[in-house]
Amino acid sequence: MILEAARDLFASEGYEAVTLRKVADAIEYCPATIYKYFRDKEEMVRALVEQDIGALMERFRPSMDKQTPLDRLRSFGRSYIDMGLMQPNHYRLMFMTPLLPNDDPLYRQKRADPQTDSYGLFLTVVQQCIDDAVFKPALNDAEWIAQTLWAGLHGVIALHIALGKEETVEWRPVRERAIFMHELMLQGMLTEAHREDLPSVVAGETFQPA
Amino acid sequence: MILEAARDLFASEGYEAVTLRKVADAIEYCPATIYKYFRDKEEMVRALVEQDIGALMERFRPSMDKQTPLDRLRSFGRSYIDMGLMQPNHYRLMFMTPLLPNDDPLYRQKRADPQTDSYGLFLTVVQQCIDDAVFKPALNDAEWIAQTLWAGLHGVIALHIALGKEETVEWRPVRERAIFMHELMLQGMLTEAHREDLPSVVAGETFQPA
DNA sequence: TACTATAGTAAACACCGTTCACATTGTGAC
DNA sequence: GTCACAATGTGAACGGTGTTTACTATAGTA
Repeated sequence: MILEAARDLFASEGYEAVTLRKVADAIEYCPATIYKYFRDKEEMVRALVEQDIGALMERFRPSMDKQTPLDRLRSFGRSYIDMGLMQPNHYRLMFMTPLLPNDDPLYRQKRADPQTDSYGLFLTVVQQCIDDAVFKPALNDAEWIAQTLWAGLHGVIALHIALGKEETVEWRPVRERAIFMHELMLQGMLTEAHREDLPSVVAGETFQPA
Repeated sequence: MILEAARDLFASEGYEAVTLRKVADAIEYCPATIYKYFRDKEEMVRALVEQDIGALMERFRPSMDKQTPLDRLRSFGRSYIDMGLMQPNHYRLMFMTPLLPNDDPLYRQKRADPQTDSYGLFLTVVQQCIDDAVFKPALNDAEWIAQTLWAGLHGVIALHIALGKEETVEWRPVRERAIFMHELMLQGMLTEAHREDLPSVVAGETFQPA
């Protein structure tokens, strides 16, 4: 109930609105009660973040049905972009807010399992691509590739969330830029053979601004 | 004095340490005095951010001395990476924290001038590259290119600041990843002719983890 | 029935951003 | 010189925050 109320507050009223007293009010409990379940506010927020990261699995799972590893990789990227742009409050909480690392061993075990951890799942997709020889042979470290692809998409989304309202920059459409970034990175990583599959995006034909 | 004290607090004690009372204590004034100079705390922080963004110019200016536009672009990237990794607290404040846009016309004018705005300067370097026919011909929008390059580097740095201590991910060295990202994006954007200039980084020979 | 762990509470504490009425100081006009 | 006035700084307070402590009521178990 606590986490449910906190999640609603995050989604509806934004980042700063999540206050222990408001959460307590929402579930009609006393603020002090929350301390029976969490050591402090940060631990509560972290529990919420972990739940939400776990929930990402449902969003990514359909990508696994695609035929080729490369298709799965692309589908993963699109899902990630959609998630970030459609739920900016959750995104900010999950990926833009430094939190102390969780030392709960049960949590670590969960994160280590590709069946329950979305990053782990992404990592296996990348490994499938490596095994399928879609990447240049020198690129044989799944962590390296996964972290790079993740960072690229994160950069577009996070910059948009943090500075997208800064009017001194003539921002181009964010979704198009995110997809462009994805294809741009893939182009540099794929072998000649698989580069043929690239849509015209990277050539710059598709996403020219007006 | 106020901004100076606030900047010191950010740098030394981190993000949450910046409190009006601590700033007031540091300059031996009463908290209420700050309100004679800033409408509220957010306006104070925004003024600090703007000062710091302005100060970035000094860091980037040496890059303009490089001979070719492409060299300037590369040098810009390296400086940006160094800045982000060496001053994570400032970086977080400047580029990872959503602030209300500033409607001060004097500020806007300053941001519009490439001589005083670092993004504007970056934009002119990108435009120089376009004029030099370094990029694929279809990539002819400086804003599009600049925002993409910025986002790529930002992604590596921001993800590292926010989740770098998350031990469930086997992070690869962040500086190497940032440089890899930079070269990866360039490789996808440059013409065949200029791609020869690419260091071996992108091929994956240099940055293989142990 | 007695004991104990659990779930929840009321009240307080220190700190936060913010406001307001009030001193103090310096400046320019007459 | 002095009067008016704006600028600068202060002390005390207000409501809100995370957090702690002492306390009550309840449920389950020996």
